[in-house]
This record gives sequence, C-alpha cells and structure tokens, in this order.
Amino acid sequence: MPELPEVETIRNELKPHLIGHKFTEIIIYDSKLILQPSIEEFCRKLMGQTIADIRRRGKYLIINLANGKSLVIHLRMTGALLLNSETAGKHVRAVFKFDNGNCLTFFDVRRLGVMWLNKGINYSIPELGPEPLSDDFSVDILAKRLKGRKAPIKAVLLDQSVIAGIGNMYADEALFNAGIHPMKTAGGLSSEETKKLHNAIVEVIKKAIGNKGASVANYKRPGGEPGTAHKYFKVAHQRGKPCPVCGELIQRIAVRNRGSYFCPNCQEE
DNA sequence: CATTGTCCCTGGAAGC
DNA sequence: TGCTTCCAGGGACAAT
Repeated sequence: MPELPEVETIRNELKPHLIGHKFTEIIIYDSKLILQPSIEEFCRKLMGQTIADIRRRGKYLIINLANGKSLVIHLRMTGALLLNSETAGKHVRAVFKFDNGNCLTFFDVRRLGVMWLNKGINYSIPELGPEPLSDDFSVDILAKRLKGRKAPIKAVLLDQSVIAGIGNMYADEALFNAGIHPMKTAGGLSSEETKKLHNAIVEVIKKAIGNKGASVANYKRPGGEPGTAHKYFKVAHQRGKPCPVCGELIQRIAVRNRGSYFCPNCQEE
C-alpha cells in the first residue's frame, strides 16, 4: 500500500523519464478515476502539456505542468504507476503517452485511487500535517500536536492532518520501535515516549525510502520491481510470528477498524 | 473541534 | 468442491 516511502520512491523513479516531456495521448478507461474536471476537459487540458516537475506531499503525488497547473494523484490502496507496462486489461484505469515514446499506466485493482487537475500551483489537497522528514517535524511539534488528544495514538498517527504520509504499516512499525501500545491515549504520552516516537517515525520512514518501499500487497515501483522494506518489518503484518526483540508472539487488534500489529510484551498498555 | 463509524472497492485466504 | 466470511486500509463524509 502506497504510504509516504512508496510515493516518494515512485516520484524519484518517474522523474528522469517524465520531466520535460509532453502528453501526446491520454486514455481514461474508468471514469471514476478523475475527480475534476470532466473527463473531456481533463484530457483536453492535459494534452500537449509539458511536465515541469514531480513532487510529493504526504501520500499525494503532484505532477507540476509547465503552464503552472498541476495533476494531483492519490494511489490509495492498490494504485500503481507503471512505465511501459500493459496498456489495457481488467485493472488498467488510464494510460498516458509521452513525446519521448514513454507510456505511463495507472493500474489499480480496487479502483480506490483518484486524480484531478488543479488550477494553480497551489494544488488544493486537504490540510496536511508536517512532513516527517522536514525540519517542521520536531519533537516539540509532535508533542504539541498530540497534546490533549484522547484518541488512541495509533488513530492519531493515521490522521493526515496531524502528520502527513504515515499509513497503517509504518504507524505499527514506529509504535513498536518506540515501545508504545497502539491503544495508548495520544495525549497521555510522557515526554520520553514522545521523543522515542518522534525518533522512531523518522527512522522508520527513512529506512523504508532507502529500501524503495514495502511490497506487502501489490505495490510495485514504476519499472515493475517490488520494494524491499517489508522484509525488515518487525510487527506489521506479522501476526503469530515471534517478536524479534523478546520472542513473544505478535498480536493483531483492531483500532478504529484498522488492523494493528504489536508485541504485547514490548508495547505494554 | 475531536472523535467514531460507515462506505467505497476487489480479490486472496481462511473457514466450514 | 463451493459457499461464506474475513482481511487488506486511505480518506471522504456523516453523525455525535
């Protein structure tokens, strides 16, 4: 599932193939993919435009066009952007061709991914919290953002308006590394725990980017290769396996309907 | 504003 | 073998 490290990997690997190139053909197979404007207008406004830059904010991929507008893409659960892959098929929702002969396929089994065209460079994506790897994300900022929150820390970590880009897998990994139980009240963390959590979030995200993302479901890099970050997961999706630190069996509980994996010994309630 | 629950969407795995 | 249920989960949205 594409979270921050996966979207960052996709961005890095698409850039050299797409920047400076023009859209020469656009095929939309699934009308639900485009949020705005209409399909016809979307294609007309994109056709012939040059890609100036590819950026990322949280889990959103932002394709900046030379005309100042931007194409915003969210892959949600199973979306993938593949270079020079299949151009038709059951799960192909859109295909974009470019003047250098490259072809970009939007592949998405569960059809939850979306994209839209924005008017200005100030893409109107929802209000998001700080980027975990930016200077805006300090221990103090994290403490301020958790203060007074009564919801479980796991739920708050998944709230994109608190911190941008963290999803279910990396929330579980960060909480494990910080030794914090997912159900612990967010506002009740000690300053020591907050410090540990901050460090764990930064480290987990950095390491996952270094490993080109985690291929637990059907995440693929643009070239079709998997990432390797999931090979180093300690608790995420490891139900029933022994904790790498203490050997206790990893458990799964539901926190706000999200599967949450943790070690009952290392992360006491 | 904070919080919680529902829905969207499909396919693989597990259970019976 | 075939049916049902669970599970994967980001985010919009409604309700409280």
